[in-house]
Parts: sequence; C-alpha cells; structure tokens
Amino acid sequence: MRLGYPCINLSLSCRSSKTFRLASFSEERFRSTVMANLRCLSEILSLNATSGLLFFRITSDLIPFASHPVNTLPWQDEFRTEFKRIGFFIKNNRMRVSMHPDQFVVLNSLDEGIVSRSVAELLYHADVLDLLGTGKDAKIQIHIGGVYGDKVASIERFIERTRSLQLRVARRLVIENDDRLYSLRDCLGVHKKTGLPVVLDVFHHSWNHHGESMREAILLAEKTWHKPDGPLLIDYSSQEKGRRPGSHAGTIDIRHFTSLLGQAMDRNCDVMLEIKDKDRSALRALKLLRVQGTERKTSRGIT
DNA sequence: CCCTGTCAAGTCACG
DNA sequence: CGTGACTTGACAGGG
Repeated sequence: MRLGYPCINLSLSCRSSKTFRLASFSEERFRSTVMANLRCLSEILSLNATSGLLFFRITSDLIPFASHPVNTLPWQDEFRTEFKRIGFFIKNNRMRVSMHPDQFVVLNSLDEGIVSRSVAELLYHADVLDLLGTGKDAKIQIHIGGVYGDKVASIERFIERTRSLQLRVARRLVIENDDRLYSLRDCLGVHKKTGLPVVLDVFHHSWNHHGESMREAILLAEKTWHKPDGPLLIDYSSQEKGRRPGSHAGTIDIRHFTSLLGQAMDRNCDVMLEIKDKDRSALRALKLLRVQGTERKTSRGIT
C-alpha cells in the first residue's frame, strides 16, 4: 500500500500551482510560471520519495490556463524535457501519481459548451501524465456530474460521452463516488457499462451509501480494477469535529485511520489522504502503516 | 507593505 | 434570486 496526499506540500515553501490573472496573461508570464511550477513539483516528489510517500496527486493548476483559448503556446513541446525528467524520477522510485480535475469538468452537462471545455480539460490532464511517461496506472479521477432532475438520463449521457473520448483520456479515466449525488452503487453501475474503474472515496461513502459496510465497499470497488490500471485507489478523509458534516479534518484522526487500515491493509490499494495539513498527516499515517505492517507480519509468523 | 475584492470554468442546497 | 459549499488559496490593485 502506497500513501499520498494531494497537490501541496506544506513543509516546502514552493507551490506547484502558482498562477496569475487571465488579464495578465503573457507568454513570458506563462513560461516562467510553468517553469517554477515544474521545479516545485520535482522538489515535492523528491521529498516524498525520501520520506516514503510514494503516491501523489498532481495539481490541476500545474499549467495555468492549459485548456483556455487564450493559451496557444505549444507548452507540451516547450517543457517536454522537464516533464521527462520528472517522469523518470517517478518511475525510478516506483511512485504513482494521479490527477483530479476540479468541479468545472462535467461530462454529463446539458450545456454543450461545458462539455467541450470539460473534454479539453481532460485532454490537458492526459497530456501531463503522458508527457511524464507514466503508465496506465496514473489515473484521472472525476465525478459523474450533475443530476439535472433526471438521474437515469444523466448517467446515460455520462456513459455516451466517455465512449467518445480519445483513447489516451479514456484509458486513464476513473470515476469516484461523491457525497450527495452519485454513490458507490451508481459508480459500479457506470463501471458495468463502461469498464471504468471506480475510486472509492471512503469519506463520501460514509455519507452517501446504500448500506454497504466499508469492507464491502472496498471489495466492490477493488473488483473494478484490472492489472494494468494498478491497485485500487482509495481517497481517505475524516470529519472535522464541530464543523458541518462533510468538512475534511484538519489533521489525521489516528483512531479512524487505524480502522481504515484494518479494513484495507490486506487489499491491493493505494490511499490518498485528503486531510488539510497534507504531508504532515500523510507522514503520520505512514508511520502507523509501518507499525501495523510489522505487527501483521509478526502475528502471521507466530500463527 | 497591508488589505481585500475577486478570480476561467459548474451544480446543488438553502434562505 | 443570490450566496455558499465543494476546496482553497492567493493574485493584484488600491490605500
């Protein structure tokens, strides 16, 4: 099991998601920002490798305005070497990376404009992972989208649109259960018709489910992943006490995470910790995992 | 230098 | 109808 955290490392001062206002777009500004972001990304990955965090979600803001019409630069060519270098590092350290486009990507929207912008954004995400030279296990995770008052039709639209995606996007696409609209069961239904693997967000599942226990959910989601996709992806978080239901914890709840490990440790999966203090909690989780792993081995040795 | 309104993009819930 | 949550800051202009 590899552990990771999303996008930002709080112990480093750099950010790989630096941006600027659309109004101040210029080729110079774009190039220098991308260069700085890529440099920061390699710093983060290098630190992660040293500390044993072998899973990382790359920010969608890595390339500012990547899929926006204002950006006509062939950035894929301009930064090919830098991407390649980072990709080698990932591979050499047996790391896994993923991406999670934000809420603006809605494949099943009723608005064709939103759909085409979403497709362009997905292509950008695939570009990044392709330029890194990552294998098929480097995934792009999205939600199914809106409901628009008719869930059946909305799911059908989602399925149709994933079918017309370019292969280099489709091969990386995975779907994730959300906390209100599309549950694990909905995602499994979409998987059945499309073959898309299902990321299990255990936090969302705890709010939006149909009675499946966490263990059942893990086993169900695991079955949607085939060998080339890599191990099942799990997104993990816990409730921040005293805040509204659904807010992510500020720091890891050791008890809660230990219980997840109990459910997931014997499975083939990688876990993304969506906790606000990022790498700090991920490191604590890693310590915990190592202790548990040792205990498991020991007890197996005895029995 | 600090403050703060606003930022490319969507959907839904709520008051 | 307008605003906040999701997640999440931080850009950039004005004082």
